Amino acid sequence: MGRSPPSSSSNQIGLKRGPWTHEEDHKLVSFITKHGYGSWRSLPVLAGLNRCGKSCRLRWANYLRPDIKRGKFSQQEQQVILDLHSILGNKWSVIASHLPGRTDNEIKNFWNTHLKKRLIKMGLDPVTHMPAIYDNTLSAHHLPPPNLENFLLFHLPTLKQQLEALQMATLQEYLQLPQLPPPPFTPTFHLQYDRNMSGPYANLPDLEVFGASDDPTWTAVSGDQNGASMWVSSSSSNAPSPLPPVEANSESESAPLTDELMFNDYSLFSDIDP
DNA sequence: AAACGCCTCAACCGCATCCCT
DNA sequence: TAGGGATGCGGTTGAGGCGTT
Repeated sequence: MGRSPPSSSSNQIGLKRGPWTHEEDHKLVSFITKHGYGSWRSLPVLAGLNRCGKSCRLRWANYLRPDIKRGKFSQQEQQVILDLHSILGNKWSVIASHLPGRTDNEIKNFWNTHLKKRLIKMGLDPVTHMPAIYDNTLSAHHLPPPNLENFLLFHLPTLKQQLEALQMATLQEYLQLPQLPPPPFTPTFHLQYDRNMSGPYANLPDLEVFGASDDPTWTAVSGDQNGASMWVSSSSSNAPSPLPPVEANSESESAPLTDELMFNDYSLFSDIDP
């Protein structure tokens, strides 16, 4: 796999490009294991590799690093990517920092080949994560949504606006309270359905933000005038608990109308996956 | 079995940012 | 503060895999 070495005169003369061989991999791993990596520029010469430092860094970072987790992305990892992408956009390195063992390149590829297509199939704009088939004015010609999926498509813009307002409020609160550590990453919001609602559309504007948790890595940090609070991770590491204390949906079960509904819980749409 | 087309993902490019002098 | 080199990041490419006809 990979690409062939293009015949470019802009490349450093004589340096090999294209797919790495086992021998090259072995040289790179051996060298870094013994000496670490200080200067990528000088590393290839010291390691006996006929590659540029940039190529060595990429090979190490995206493939050879021992802590790289390979294999399929779990449902939880996919949810984290979707959540963070809805807030951060294409900040792959930031997203990768919240998925231990995953590289930015891997996440970017997974997004482009799977998640982006899934959003489009769901009728969501992969850039804004907003419904692409409804306008935001909810004008009169729109019929009531016939099911939960369509409800979510219908109401996501409003929900997202409310959550973004809460997000800003929280960040401002952090700025005003220097005794609190800064949030290790942009807060992710979870919503909870009213368990007593009688039908899929009853009390929908009253979706409430989560209340209490036993998980110490997540903290309710703020409330709005309606008493709603939200979770942010209180972990100071770069690998925070990826989800607030909500039972993640298992990969096997599709979860229509669960009591606990995560914002942008795209797993609800697993039935329309390719 | 062969041909074709689509999909995946490792690796590249170019620009942005960081860091040192 | 400016300049230049090193490193990081996001977008793009294209060989090889795989499914379909």
